[in-house]
Amino acid sequence: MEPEVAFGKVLRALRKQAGLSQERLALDADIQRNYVSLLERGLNSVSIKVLFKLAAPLKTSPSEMLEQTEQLRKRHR
Amino acid sequence: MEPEVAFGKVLRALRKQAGLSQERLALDADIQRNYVSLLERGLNSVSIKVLFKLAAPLKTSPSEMLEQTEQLRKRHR
DNA sequence: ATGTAGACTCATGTCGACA
DNA sequence: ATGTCGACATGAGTCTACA
Repeated sequence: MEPEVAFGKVLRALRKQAGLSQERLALDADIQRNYVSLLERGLNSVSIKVLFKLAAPLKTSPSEMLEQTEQLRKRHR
Repeated sequence: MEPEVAFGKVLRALRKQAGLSQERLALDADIQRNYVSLLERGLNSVSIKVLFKLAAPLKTSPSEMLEQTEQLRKRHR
């Protein structure tokens, strides 16, 4: 499982846990709304710049997001 | 301090700890040698695709690399 | 062994609109 | 509220070469 796909699933899960819509998250992270959609579906490989933008509104950290991404990949192999 | 700059410093530190040259790391991570140079100097914002490639040869994990990046930023603000 | 440069490809990320 | 599309610009990442 490619990192982008695993990351997308983690992103979606974290967003829902935070009770945010894609729209709300995009606003808070200062990125495009449809770009959140692309990321969640694993179609783009996020840069650390955007990763750091996303973490705060999700009330988590970039490292925690990647930690979960790694775990998901392990489970899925 | 921007995330790319902090990440660059962490990358360089981890590479030296692993006893690798930029050249060796690039070969093992299957990326360009001068791109490692760009990353270490904080001139580019690495994607998670490359981040996952770098972690293994450095004998660490992507999340650990970002954890250290976050710590460095905190210390520097 | 590293920094830098130019020229290049193609993916990332933006913006507006519509189902 | 989300997926998708098209057009766009910017930036990531490659490759070769030289100080």
